[in-house]
Amino acid sequence: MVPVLSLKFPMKTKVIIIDDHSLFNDGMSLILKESGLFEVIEQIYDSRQAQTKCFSLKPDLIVMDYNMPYLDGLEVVRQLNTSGNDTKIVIVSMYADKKEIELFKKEGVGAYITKTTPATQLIETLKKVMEGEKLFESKNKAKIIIEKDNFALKHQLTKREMEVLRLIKQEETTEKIAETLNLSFYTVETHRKNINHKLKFKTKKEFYAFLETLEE
Amino acid sequence: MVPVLSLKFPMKTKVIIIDDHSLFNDGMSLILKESGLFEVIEQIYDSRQAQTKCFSLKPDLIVMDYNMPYLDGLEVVRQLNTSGNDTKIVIVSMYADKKEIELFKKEGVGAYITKTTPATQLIETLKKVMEGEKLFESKNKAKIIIEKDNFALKHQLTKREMEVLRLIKQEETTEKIAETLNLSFYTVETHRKNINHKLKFKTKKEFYAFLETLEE
DNA sequence: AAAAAAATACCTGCTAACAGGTATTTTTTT
DNA sequence: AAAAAAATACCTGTTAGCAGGTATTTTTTT
Repeated sequence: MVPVLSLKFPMKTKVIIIDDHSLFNDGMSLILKESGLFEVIEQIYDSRQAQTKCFSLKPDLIVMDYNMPYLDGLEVVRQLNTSGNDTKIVIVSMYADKKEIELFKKEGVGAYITKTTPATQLIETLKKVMEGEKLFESKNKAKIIIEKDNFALKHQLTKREMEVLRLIKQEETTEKIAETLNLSFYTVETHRKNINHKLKFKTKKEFYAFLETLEE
Repeated sequence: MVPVLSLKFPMKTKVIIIDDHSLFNDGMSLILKESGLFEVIEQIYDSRQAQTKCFSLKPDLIVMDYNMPYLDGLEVVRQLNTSGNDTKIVIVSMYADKKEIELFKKEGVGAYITKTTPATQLIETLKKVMEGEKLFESKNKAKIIIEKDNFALKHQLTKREMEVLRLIKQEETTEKIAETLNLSFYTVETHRKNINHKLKFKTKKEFYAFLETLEE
């Protein structure tokens, strides 16, 4: 007796992967295929193609990077505007930035996970999202704090200096940082000055590249 | 007649992958396995374990990320000090920073590629490295130039504007750019202004992230 | 030859960042 | 309790970037 098709070949979830890092994109594709649950119907390396391709291919699930040139993950999500259909979106990011996560939540995406997630856990997350669950990383705070402290130690930055640095990363001006921390403008300037003296970056590029490596 | 073992099961290259991003690490592992040429004997997610594990497992090849917490790729390379044995090292980085590449060259690593490399090309690179070749991203300028031109078209940037943009990336001030291009300070400012109007970045972070995607 | 696009140049005024100070208070360590 | 480290605050002056203009010349396209 031959089993019915639907049992032997259960419907696989149709996935589109969007990531400019080809290696990651290709690796992700293999991870999903290997699970046996997903069928990667398209790999997009340039987020500007997302809208057209997603419209024509109608995937069940989109697994997308956050940091991409031209159009970042958030912009793509807004462009896709999946509110009409039931395409699920999962964001895979390098960072667990609270504010960013909030923005994605508001856009109604299914999950936000970091690239430090193991493959097995990713599959679990995707399964849950396909079942309608919403998952947002917030628990692995401990790890991030350890990394941060380690960094602070390395560069002899104080707690307050690290706080200021994080706010600088979040595009805050000295004035706004002062407001946020309830400090005088001058105090924040002093902290900035001391940070600069300790880190001694030669160029702004270097500084901004460094900021990228900071969590939160 | 049974073929000799070495033909049916040619010796696979023993690889250790070092990357704190589990998803990338796991994906890379699948890419290497799928090629049939490599055997992933260990996946390291915390670079601080690299020294001990590489010493005991003696891999033929190490595929390693550059940006990692605690110990970055360069520090690990220096720690491993593979000059004594013939373990090859390939660095996979997010950025193609010339200065960084130079540092790795000096340390004698086999290749430095970016995460935008497709999986097929990665395998080719690894094969070549195992044959003793050294590969450092710089020749695939053609591709990058095409991307750039494409980019210029999409954003309607003129040739001159692209030239100015490249110099901005190189940390030049408006004044120096003017000198370099033999233009008036005001002219360069006008170009900058027009670039800004065309690209309309919301934040400096965005702008610097974008600059990273541009090649010299 | 005319029109459009690109490149050139100048001017004003504002703002944020930053360098180089000084100085007091609070917290932590010895 | 004393010393050291961290956090607080203020002041001056410079500079680069940028927004908002105007305007001429050169090159390219139609």
